[in-house]
Amino acid sequence: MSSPPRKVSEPTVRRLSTYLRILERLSAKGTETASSDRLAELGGLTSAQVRKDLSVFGNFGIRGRGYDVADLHAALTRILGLDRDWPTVVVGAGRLGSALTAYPNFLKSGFRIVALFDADPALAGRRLGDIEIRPVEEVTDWVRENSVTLAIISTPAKAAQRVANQVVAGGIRGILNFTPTPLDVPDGVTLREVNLTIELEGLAYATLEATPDESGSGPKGEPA
Amino acid sequence: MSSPPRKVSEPTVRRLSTYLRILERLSAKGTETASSDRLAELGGLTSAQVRKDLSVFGNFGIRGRGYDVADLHAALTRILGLDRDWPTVVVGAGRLGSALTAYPNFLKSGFRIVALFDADPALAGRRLGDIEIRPVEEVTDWVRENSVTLAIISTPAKAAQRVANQVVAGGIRGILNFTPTPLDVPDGVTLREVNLTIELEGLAYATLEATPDESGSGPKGEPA
DNA sequence: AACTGTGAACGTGTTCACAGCC
DNA sequence: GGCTGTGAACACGTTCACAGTT
Repeated sequence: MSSPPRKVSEPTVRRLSTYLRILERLSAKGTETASSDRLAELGGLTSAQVRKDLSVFGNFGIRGRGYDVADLHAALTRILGLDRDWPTVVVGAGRLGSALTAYPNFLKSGFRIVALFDADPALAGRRLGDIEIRPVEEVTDWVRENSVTLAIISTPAKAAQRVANQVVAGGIRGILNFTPTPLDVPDGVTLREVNLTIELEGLAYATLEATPDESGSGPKGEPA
Repeated sequence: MSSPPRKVSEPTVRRLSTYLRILERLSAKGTETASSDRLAELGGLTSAQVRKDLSVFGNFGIRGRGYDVADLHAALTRILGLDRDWPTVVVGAGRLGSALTAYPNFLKSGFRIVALFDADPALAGRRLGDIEIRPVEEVTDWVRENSVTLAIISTPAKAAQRVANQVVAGGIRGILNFTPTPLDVPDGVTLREVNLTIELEGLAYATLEATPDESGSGPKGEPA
């Protein structure tokens, strides 16, 4: 039916998410049609980039007119798989795990966080909204019995690989790893890393570069 | 003194953070020296990549021997600017902002979260560890008076641009934006985006691609 | 006339492969 | 012998520019 191209670059996929968000804003404003120029402007990109990205998946545009906002939104939703159900568990009920479990934008994108696990027995039974915290030992069975497809790992670093093994054993299909530990997973399980420290360190470096080296703000411990 | 190269690619900078973490692990195990091959293995990269990355900043290696773990760690720390003080504020004391404020890995990397702000007056005065939540109206003055260099924005999307303006007015140098709103900041202010929804959507897409399309798990609402 | 879709040109990052040094 | 540092080759993503469609 549809023709999913062999290999789509990661930057392109990320931008598809961006387009989706732009289309939602346009739709909310009642806009029915948008040119690649307009989409590019709203996304901080070039119009050629927009057209290239979209053309990978088919001919969604109308020459002389642009893209139909509703149609394109539907197409991108389907392409990204957001018309499917992605039951997701979070493992690690610390501050970050709790924040991710309750993160409203995940819900808005159609992701369902269905359970939250933690190694601390004292937390078992507590609730976060309508989700109960469960003991991590149960995660393998729970994933299997509830056909969970995605897992978010937000445990301490040293528990990450063990947890990954546990959810993989339960048949998980994808893992979003918020831990600084690089995980090892078998083929067929998709892995994605979000490293908050790298982001902040990268910001520090970029800020350093952008600063025209006014002396007096050098490294710590520099004598006056 | 040092020779900071004109322009370093973002992927390279990200990997420098990775090398730093690897070197810490090696150091903890008492390893004094590591070849580019070993570093590559631990980082899931190629040895050529490691050598290219490092050679951008100087000749840190010893031919026939490898890299001195302690020396390289010190060099990368300086290059990334982690030997400096980066006083950082968090704006938005919801679950995510609270998690970021208390995130232990930031501290480990030398970042100091010095204040937390929120628009909700009911939160003002509450404490998160030893940090007091302050009214967001005070953020501009606070940033200026305390020479804060970095800001993390974790407010609702519609407040993000206003908050960005406020911290910029206080003289902030870099912003890490956890909001899905693309921010507009003046030249000289470094901006970096972390979009958790894009990460999860990207994982869903990749998982979809990795799945050999067993029928029966199609889109929602598909009839049997 | 307006705007898409796309081959070709370009630029940037990665990998190769080896000369040079320890 | 072991391993780095790096030009050259390569792969990949972006931008250009225009032919083609409405």
